[in-house]
Amino acid sequence: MLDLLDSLGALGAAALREAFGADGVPAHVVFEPSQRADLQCAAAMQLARALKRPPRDLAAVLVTAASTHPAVARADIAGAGFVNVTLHDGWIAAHLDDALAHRAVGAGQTRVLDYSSPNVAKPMHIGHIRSTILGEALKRVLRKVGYAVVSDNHLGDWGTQFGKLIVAWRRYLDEAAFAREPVQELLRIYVKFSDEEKAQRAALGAAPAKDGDDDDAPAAVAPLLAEARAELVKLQAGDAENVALWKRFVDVSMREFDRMYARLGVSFDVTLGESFYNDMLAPTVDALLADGTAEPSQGAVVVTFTKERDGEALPPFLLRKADGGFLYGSTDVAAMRYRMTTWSPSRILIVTDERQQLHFRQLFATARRMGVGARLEHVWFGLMRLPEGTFSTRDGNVIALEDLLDEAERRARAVAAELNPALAPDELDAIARVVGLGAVKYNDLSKDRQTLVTFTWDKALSLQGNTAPYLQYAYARIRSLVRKVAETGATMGPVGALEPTERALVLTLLRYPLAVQEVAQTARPHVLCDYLYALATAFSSFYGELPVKDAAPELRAARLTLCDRVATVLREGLDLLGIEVPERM
RNA sequence: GCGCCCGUAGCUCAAUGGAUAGAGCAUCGGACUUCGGAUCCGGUGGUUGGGGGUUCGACUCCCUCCGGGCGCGCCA
Repeated sequence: MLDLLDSLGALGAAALREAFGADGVPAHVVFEPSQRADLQCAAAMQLARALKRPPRDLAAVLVTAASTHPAVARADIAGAGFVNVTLHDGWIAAHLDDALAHRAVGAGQTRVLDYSSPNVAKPMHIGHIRSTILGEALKRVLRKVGYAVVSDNHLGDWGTQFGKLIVAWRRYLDEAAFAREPVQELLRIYVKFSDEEKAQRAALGAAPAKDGDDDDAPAAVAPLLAEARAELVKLQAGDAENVALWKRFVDVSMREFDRMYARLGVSFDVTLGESFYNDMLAPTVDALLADGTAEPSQGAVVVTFTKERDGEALPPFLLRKADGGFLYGSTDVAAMRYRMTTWSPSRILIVTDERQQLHFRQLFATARRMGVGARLEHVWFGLMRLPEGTFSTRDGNVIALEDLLDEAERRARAVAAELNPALAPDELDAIARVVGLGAVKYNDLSKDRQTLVTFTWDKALSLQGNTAPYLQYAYARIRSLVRKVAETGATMGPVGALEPTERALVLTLLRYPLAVQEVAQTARPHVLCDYLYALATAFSSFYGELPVKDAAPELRAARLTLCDRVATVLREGLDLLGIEVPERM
């Protein structure tokens, strides 16, 4: 299908050039699948002005050109100048295997993909699932089209919160609780610290939070906060006791993360957290100061941006605090340098929520000033919130990722047990896991990533309609059918004449590589979800209308082939999204 | 104050310059005594937040207003 679209595009463009001269005619015109015809081309209207001819004159040339292609049964002009192409059934049937022929557009290129990136000492909650699931799907899709992908979990394992955590550990730790649920206990003492510090600040008469006025009165710092800053300085200077504590925090957190990643089926090539770049911060900022990219400002170091030099005017980018401390801006600049020198990627993609858009515009503008040639892309997604508002770990109104997955499996198990009472308990468990997890992932992936999501249990765990279970069900039915037909000894055979629902199904199959390629180009996995749903729908219509097992031998063989291809695409497509399929459900 | 994002059927979402704006849920009606009914076929439901502009053509691009989310040098 990809090749066909290319040849028709080239044919059409060549014909236009020959008829009307080369000026204003691109190398390819666009033919694409359409609801009104097998393929459609709107180039006649687009080029009419440049060529100073009525659109229908151009369309007539395109019709003639397209008609010369052996795949084309008919081409017509419609409407203002659309060209509608009908393909030969024979061509469609003969190209069934194109459905799995992906184009290696990424061959020879490397991409760095930064996703998940949870913070140490905090449990993973439902807000983390988008970056994790989205990034994992992108990794798989990019690899499918030939890119070498370095997936990197840029852990939040360094920074000011560790000063606070160390103080909290010494003051508030409940060792028994830590032994039971380490990360929960770290969260508890961190929240406790924040509350105590807030109380101290209030007692000092300082305005709670919300700065903005220029009172640089360090006298108002709460004693607890001062203590935390001191511990942070010790940690960053390599104090043995603090470093040991920090390592412990990271260890217990990683154990939790790894457990969640295993459950989600997510993996990383490298896990280079913020701490990994610690030694590179000072040299990086010094280098930027030396070459004039960064400049001193009020005792701190910043990068400033002007419209003339950087293409857009942005607020200053803070790299080093007046007290000499570094921030995540400096970490990200160091990570940028490291990634460029280590992997030489053609593109770096960073998957985080929308709130960091400004930060990454600043970072990327800084990187361009540093001479980074790779294309830099912030793959941002909309915030997840609860009906009552944005959730925050500190306020405790979060839903743990683990609870979400448990509930998903519980609901999937209940449905499976009810609809298929013959299932053995262990198979029921396996189905609950695959279907429940699939529903959760698909729910996130099937919406445009930039959509703001308001979390509700029923929406997140829906098993009806455009959901993973619908696709999994289509797959399981095919597998069941194949098992049943195998008992009769019938085998697959060539596809010949096509009934309308079969024809629609094959055309849908052939669009699969297009969908995969679009996801790779735009980093929007919901395009693949939409495609797979369309495929499952086309299959269900076909399956409801035409017999397979009891069809005449040649028809049965052909339809078995069709079913087999649908199953393969469903399995592979879902796998690209990080979703498994059950053999029965 | 400056900036980014969003507003599509009752609800949740597609359509990123192409034809008559499509799905799911909900709702109403139908499907050979079922190759798995977690399914299929059909109906109802739209001034795409309002207004203006660009274009042969606008949900899509531009301006403006309204409503919502988020961000804006010493957190990440």
